Amino acid sequence: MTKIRAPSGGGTSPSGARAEAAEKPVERIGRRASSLDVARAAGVSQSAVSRTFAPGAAVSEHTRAKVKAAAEKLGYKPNALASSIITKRSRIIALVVGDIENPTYSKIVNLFSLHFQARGYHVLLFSLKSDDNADYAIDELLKYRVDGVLLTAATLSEAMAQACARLGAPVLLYNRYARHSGVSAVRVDNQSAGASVADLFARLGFRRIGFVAGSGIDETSRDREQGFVDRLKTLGLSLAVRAQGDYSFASGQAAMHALWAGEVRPDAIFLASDMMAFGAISTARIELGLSVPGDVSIVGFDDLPQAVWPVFDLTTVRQPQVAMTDAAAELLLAKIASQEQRARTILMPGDLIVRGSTPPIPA
Amino acid sequence: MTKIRAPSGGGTSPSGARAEAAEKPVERIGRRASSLDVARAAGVSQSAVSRTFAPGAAVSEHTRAKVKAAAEKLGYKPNALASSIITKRSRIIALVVGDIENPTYSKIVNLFSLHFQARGYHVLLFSLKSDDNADYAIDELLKYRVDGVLLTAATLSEAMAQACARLGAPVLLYNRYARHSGVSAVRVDNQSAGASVADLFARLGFRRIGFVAGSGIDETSRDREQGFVDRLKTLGLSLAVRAQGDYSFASGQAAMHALWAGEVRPDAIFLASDMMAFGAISTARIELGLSVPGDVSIVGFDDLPQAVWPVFDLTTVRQPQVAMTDAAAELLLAKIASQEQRARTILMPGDLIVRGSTPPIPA
DNA sequence: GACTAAACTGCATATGTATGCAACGGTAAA
DNA sequence: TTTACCGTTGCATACATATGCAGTTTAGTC
Repeated sequence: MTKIRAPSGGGTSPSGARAEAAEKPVERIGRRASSLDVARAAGVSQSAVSRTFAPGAAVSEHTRAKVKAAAEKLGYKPNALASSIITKRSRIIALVVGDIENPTYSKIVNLFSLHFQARGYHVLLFSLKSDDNADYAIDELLKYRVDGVLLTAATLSEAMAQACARLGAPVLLYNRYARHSGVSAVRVDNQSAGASVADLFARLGFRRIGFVAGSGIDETSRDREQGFVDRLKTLGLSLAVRAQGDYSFASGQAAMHALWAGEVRPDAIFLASDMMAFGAISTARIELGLSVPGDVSIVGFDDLPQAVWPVFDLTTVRQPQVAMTDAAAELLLAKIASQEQRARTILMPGDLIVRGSTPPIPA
Repeated sequence: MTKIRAPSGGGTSPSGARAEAAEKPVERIGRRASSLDVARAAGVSQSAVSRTFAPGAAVSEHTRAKVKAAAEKLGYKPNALASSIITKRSRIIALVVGDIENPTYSKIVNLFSLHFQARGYHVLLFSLKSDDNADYAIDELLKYRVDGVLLTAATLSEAMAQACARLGAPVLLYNRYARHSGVSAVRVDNQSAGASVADLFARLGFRRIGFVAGSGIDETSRDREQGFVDRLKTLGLSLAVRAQGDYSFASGQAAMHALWAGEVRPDAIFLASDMMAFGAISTARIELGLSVPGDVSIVGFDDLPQAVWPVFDLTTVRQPQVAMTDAAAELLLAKIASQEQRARTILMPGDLIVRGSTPPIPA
């Protein structure tokens, strides 16, 4: 790989960045207008202003119009922070994300964000570095009096789960296991999904079956494997080879190399993530010169957008993201509304999407 | 594509979701402890509590210890919302994102989020549906008294730019053009980057050169094209063919088909995004049976993680994301700290990353 | 026109925290 | 011992809004 620095215009300022001409400054208001300012301007009480902007409050059309006009002129927007103090509702949801660069999670962030916005809530984002645990974020978000907490791809310590429950912030785990009291969860049914891949392999007549785990520790990969292996056993089959990855493309490449170098070369491999499956297909075709699915069949998990790319055309298990995020958001909002504290776990079924990285299913 | 529903355990609840057993409820505190509660418990004044949690305030070690102990016992966390009202600093940054599912932007979101967290700020996320403009989000975020606004991949109306400036919320545009007064911007130098691709093509001796635009309207694609075409002209070359895409994989596929079906078949194509370049390579290799770079060279823009995948091995222009987001975040924080209203635009140079989708550079 | 009910309005107070100010105590200097 | 000073502390108030309550206006009915 060669790296060439692109020519950059002037290059006088530090780090090669170039600053363009400044523009004329804009006059600034000394202080943001308050409801009292608007009240005075409109010749009404502060209460009237408050009620004008509170949905469903008792104000006449006449005063409402006066208030709106004055507010418009002063550039007044209700202060959501001040209002939150009194109502004890911030309409803020904390979204704690482990690895937003993972396409699966960035999609989730988007879906949650849109869903909550549509319901009048806003998302306060907490990104964790991969090796962090969530405790610091939890501590921080509690200061902002968030109405609810969505944890995805992060581990929650028992202490913090208790803290949230005690302090009244409902917590929902997304695709994580709720091991703590008072914490609900929504996740895909990894075991059943794993089993459905076993069914597919059986139907296609594979005998030397491989699995590549995504992580040695998390339950997600473990459940996919367990559902897969258990169903294989039920069908009179067994796992011939196994490798350990870390959900990444590179680890999929490495796993493919390792499995192909082993004594038993698999005729079908189930990998715990699409990313790893992409790596495996890439290595199989380009580096090992194999045909997929001619020499080896590949199945992934997630159904990332890239799965439909002709270079992969990957058979995979689709997580019903929209349904799952909708269910999670609504469950959280329901807990917020009802102060319901009972913990629930909702399992959503995955869909097996059969594409060209496995042979056609015999009729 | 066949779609098979995975078997899902019981399936008694609606939509096939399964709910697991409920757990024991956790006892809830009636009310979150306030600084006054802590003060009473510690036998000090409310001021002392406030000062204990304010960095750099005058409190003796003795009272600080008493307060900390009481706070711990009551589960007290300072209310950041209440504090924001007084200090007029919410320590919240609004991040307005157009399309977070686009990997470029999800990376940006992560980088901003981490950067601001490290500086004691938090990110309030506003996702826009692709066809929205940012006005609704701006209106909403002003209610939360955010300290600053980061707009990425969204258009800002003149009215809202004025509103933000008047109301004192510094606005920064990321990879967008600041056409409004009082609004700063950080973006990659698209023109110079386009020129560097022209340089590369000239050095490699290409004669039938193509360009695929990402959008008919936005300046990003237009600048890349202009810098590219202008430099070609300087080098005695010219654009032979051109197609119009929309930054997506599918539009890259379509563009490749269109260009190859045309009268002049290009020997090198520069596409305004990696996504389109992936589509073009995919179509060239798999559908048209071409060799890349043997029959046609492909260059993209962004340097997405997938660019290094062996199936693509894409020559592309890297946006210095980390440097750009760092610069943007610091510029915004500086504006917040100084109340500086002068608008600046910072251009960052892109790096041409030469990989295997173009032939080796002759020595 | 009188009466009743409903709709509306403003007053007063509450929310949880920051901070200027004055008071207090102790130490060091004179 | 007096004075000055600094480090602490608490009081009182401010921040911007929501809301119960009582008073006032309006509409509705006879």
